[in-house]
Amino acid sequence: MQLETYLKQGISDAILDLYDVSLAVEDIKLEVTNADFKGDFTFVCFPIVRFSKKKPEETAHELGVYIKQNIDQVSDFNIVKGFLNFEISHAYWLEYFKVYELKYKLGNKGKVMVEYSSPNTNKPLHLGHVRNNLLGFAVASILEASGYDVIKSNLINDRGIHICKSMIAWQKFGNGETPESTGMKGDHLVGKYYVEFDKHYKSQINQLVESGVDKEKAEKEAPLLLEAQEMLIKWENGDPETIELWKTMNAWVYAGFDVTYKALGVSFDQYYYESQTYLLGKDIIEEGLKMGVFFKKPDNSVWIDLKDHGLDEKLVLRGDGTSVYITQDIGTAQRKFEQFKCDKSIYVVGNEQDYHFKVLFLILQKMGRTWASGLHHLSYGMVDLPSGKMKSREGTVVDADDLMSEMIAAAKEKTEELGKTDGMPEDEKQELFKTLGMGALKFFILKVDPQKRMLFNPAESIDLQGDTGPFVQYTYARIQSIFRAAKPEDCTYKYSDVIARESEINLIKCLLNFESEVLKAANSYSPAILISYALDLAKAFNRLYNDVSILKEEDSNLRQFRLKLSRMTGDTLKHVLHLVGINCPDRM
RNA sequence: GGACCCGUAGCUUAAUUGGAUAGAGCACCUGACUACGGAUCAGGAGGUUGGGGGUUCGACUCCCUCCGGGUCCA
Repeated sequence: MQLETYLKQGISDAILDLYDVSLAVEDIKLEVTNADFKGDFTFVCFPIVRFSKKKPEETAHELGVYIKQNIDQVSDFNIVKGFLNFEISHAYWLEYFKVYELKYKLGNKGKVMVEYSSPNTNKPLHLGHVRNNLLGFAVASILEASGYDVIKSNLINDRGIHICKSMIAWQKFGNGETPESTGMKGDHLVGKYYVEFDKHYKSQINQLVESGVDKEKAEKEAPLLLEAQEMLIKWENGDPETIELWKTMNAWVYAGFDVTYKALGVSFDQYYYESQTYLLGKDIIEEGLKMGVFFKKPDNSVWIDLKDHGLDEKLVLRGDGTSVYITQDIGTAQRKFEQFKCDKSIYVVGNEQDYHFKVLFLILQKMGRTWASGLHHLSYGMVDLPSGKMKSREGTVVDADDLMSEMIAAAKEKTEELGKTDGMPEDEKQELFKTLGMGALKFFILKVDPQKRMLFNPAESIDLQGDTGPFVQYTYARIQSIFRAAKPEDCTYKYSDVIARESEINLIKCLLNFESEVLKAANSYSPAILISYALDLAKAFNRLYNDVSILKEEDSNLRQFRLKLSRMTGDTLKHVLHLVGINCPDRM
């Protein structure tokens, strides 16, 4: 905000005038005053007492007097220990608010790719994917609002041993089942055969162990596993029958994923498939060998030595010339850059891959790829359940589709219990339950700092009171209901000077924070910051709503003013929630 | 063996990136004009920020060490 720069300039001038020390405006740190204290901005005086050679309080006082004299917007100041708090005049906030408009895109910052979701095609999406998808989509929207052109991409892991396992199990035990014949979602059907594989595989191991084979050997030599491995080789050799089956089953999965993605409200601009990228990167390894970035071991395998960076030696190509994960990631990164020339590229991937990405980015930097400095791993924590970690083998995985329908059902129950939707058309009701259920789910997951491991308690996530999505949605709906009742002539939003109450000034300040909150969220890739902002804003409005009457206010000038406050709040809430993927109902 | 992440009220979590008296929500108590929508608002109680040490005007935040939870690397 402009005002902060004025203040910093003023402080810089004051220090020069009073103590004959020249400090650049950028070196002046100004903070937002803690809510418990009076004031709007705080300058911490401890660091400059070495210039003033006076006590902190005395220094603060001298600065305060100087600033109050020289900057009109500062109406007063107070000092607590070495903290100098500036109070900004109501007139300033009111003037600013008069001309303020909500901006949906802040500047023009270049191009960024956000890769997220990145599922395997052998099973349906679960709670962990939900966090990934919600994060990725929200971060993409936030970056866009902050001024970037955004390309959302999805790298689908559509090949490899895992899908072969589902394929072989379906072939042997599937009896020709299809999504159509069973009425199952395609991804669930394929997932069923992945589980089926595991079941038979385990029983084969047990049989082998009983017949005297040791466990490790049994795990490697169970016939079913060998068959899956054989199938992978056939796939790599382009065996038509295998490719046909692979295509069919993947198509089932994609149809299923589409439904889930749509329900989650996420989308993509660019898909990458591992079947098309898994051979990339080998030429870059060759290039790196020539550059001396990599070295060969006697078995012909290629490595990079990262001990200088506190890491270890890392394999980048196997002795037989086949790729490892990082090989294709190097190649894919190169391809992405050539294709889009993005200034930044964000990978939304769980924190179990921190090491992998550290190595990947280092390699690309050492390879002289200048664009590597724009790569960023948005690392997020695992999602735990009250019962502990999700484990597919123990059947404790929370399925994404199930989760969503449970949330929607809970929203329905609560809404009907409150009886506010009586008389609403059925299709509108269904839409509302979705909006509320998904709002609760998204809010619950996104309010946690991405980096942190989070606990997903279904019972709590369904809670619709307190710091929740429906709380903010409710605030929005309430505002809409004001406008349904308002007279049109009151909604020109023109008013002359008003004397505002504390609750009104607070709401204005909160509204004016919008841009800096979006930028903060964008810079830290954290939707949680906007969630927290949405809560602050909703609370500020609810406080005002309780404090004054809007439509029943007799002074039409004040009425206009408050209606503008309401309009701005509604628009801002809707937009902020939109940026984290949450919709707002007009009534609920 | 080596490296990384996390630990804040009973539970779920914030803290402007080193600033003030560590904020909220749930749950638990108390209260709100017949209400422009009570899915709201006002208040109460709840903390040695895992333990210990260090760095400085000042530490939840940075450094060391231990404990506990998790992850990665041939």
